[in-house]
Amino acid sequence: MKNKLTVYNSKARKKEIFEPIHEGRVGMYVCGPTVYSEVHLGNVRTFVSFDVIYRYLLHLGYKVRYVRNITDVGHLTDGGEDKVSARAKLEQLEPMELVQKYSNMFHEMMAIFNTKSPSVEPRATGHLIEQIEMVRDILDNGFAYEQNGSVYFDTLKFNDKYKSYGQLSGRKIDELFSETRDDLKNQNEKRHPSDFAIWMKASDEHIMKWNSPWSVGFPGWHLECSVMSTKYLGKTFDIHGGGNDLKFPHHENEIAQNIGCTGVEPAKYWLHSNMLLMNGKKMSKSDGNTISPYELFTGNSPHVSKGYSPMVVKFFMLQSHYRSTMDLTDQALQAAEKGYSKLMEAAKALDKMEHPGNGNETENNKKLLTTIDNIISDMNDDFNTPKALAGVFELVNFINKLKDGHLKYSDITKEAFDKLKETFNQFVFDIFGLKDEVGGQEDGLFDGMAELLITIRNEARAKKDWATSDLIRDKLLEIGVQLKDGKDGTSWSRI
RNA sequence: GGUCGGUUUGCCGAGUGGCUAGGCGACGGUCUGCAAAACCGUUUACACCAGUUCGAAUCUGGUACCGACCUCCA
Repeated sequence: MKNKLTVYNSKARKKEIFEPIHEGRVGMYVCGPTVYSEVHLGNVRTFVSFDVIYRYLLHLGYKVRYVRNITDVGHLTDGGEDKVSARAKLEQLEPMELVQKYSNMFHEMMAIFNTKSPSVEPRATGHLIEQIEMVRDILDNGFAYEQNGSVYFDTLKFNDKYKSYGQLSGRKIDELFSETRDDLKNQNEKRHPSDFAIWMKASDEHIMKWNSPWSVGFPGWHLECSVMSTKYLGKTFDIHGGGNDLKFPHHENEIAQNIGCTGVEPAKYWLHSNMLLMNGKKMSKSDGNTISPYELFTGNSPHVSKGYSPMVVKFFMLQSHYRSTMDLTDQALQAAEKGYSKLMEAAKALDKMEHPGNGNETENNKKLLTTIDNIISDMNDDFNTPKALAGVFELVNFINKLKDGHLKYSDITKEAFDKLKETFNQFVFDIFGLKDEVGGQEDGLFDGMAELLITIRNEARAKKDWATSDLIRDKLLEIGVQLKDGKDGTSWSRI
């Protein structure tokens, strides 16, 4: 009887009943990508996870404002150079040209995975004024200090007052950075090793820099999220999401900045998605253990035996819970491909099915209704897509049985059948955001020719001309069209 | 070293103090000209060692192994 949505709040470390701050409305902020290079598959998993969460909240009837930023300044390399300008130099582009290029590619990838656009997609460089204002507010409140043109957040002072620094990530300030990395830039300017820069003075060769009351410089890399979430969602909002590798230091510092500025906790619920692994290790650009989405689509990678379509990859991701790690293997992708295709076949069949009316309330009818209820409670239980998907496959079983005549329409009521149809389509297409990749490409010409070939083959079969019949079947299969001989004649589908 | 999480059947992955997760694969069957598809049936596991309990894969303690974070990361 889990009719209420519960979410796992990373901050509380437990599941909590979801109650939005303002009834009927949800504010959600998710940390977006740093657009200094091509988006990789791990990022995709995170954004697909939050897309499903976004879609489900919409499905529940909430008016959702979903903010996902684009980071185009402030992320530094180990050498202290901005990632964007470092890459821009390599590609011989202006930094903002590079940002545009990879933002476009990111948006294309999000579209390929059929994710909904966020309501607002702010960029860090578009919010320099607000960032400078927040630095000033934090300074005014006494939780930051200036040192040679840079401004640092005073974690000790903050912790003295609020006792909460490190709470999200379970860290204690005294134990932090006992072994300070001495290669870090300007480490000596800080009063405490756990202090972090909210404004950094730029060196002469640093390209991306702006004027501020303290120096010509650039914002610290945690600041943008604090600023943009506050600007578009208010001082406190409902959900803050991101990959769990951002918990520390990014989200921890974000919380500190927000409280240091406004005095209140920014987010009511913190949701963290887990990592996508490959070969049992975190998929990561920096150590080469990675596969790009395009490599996965084309199969042009030593990690896969063939290419997999975006929806197969998305289906694969939905088979695990967003808070669990997921190991990408070729074998698992092959299994996902079969499962996805089974799902889409059922969707097509269901589309053509109509209940004639006058069904009875049998045991099967009861079982069907229970299955539908369970799918809903599974999604309400912290967006448990794998479990909900398992329930959807039980619906597939009902659909196929009805199609095959193993289950009679008279054994289920029209109401239950309509509910089956509605639930199936809502979950598969609206909530999971899957789509039939090949279905949309058909045109009348292709359709007509396929039907013609089926007619010719059936005539050959009637004459027991198995050679012609099998030739048509096998050649069609070679070009990716599978014929299916069923009770009601032959149908076909692309594979 | 510190913090956190994990170890589930042939593979991927949910879940839970007693009741079939699901997908894929495999095997048998129905259907079929033969296949494929679909359907039916079989395949039933929880790292290890203790403890709590009528009952533990689930709770507790310990051990082993794996992973993430600890100022680049979704």
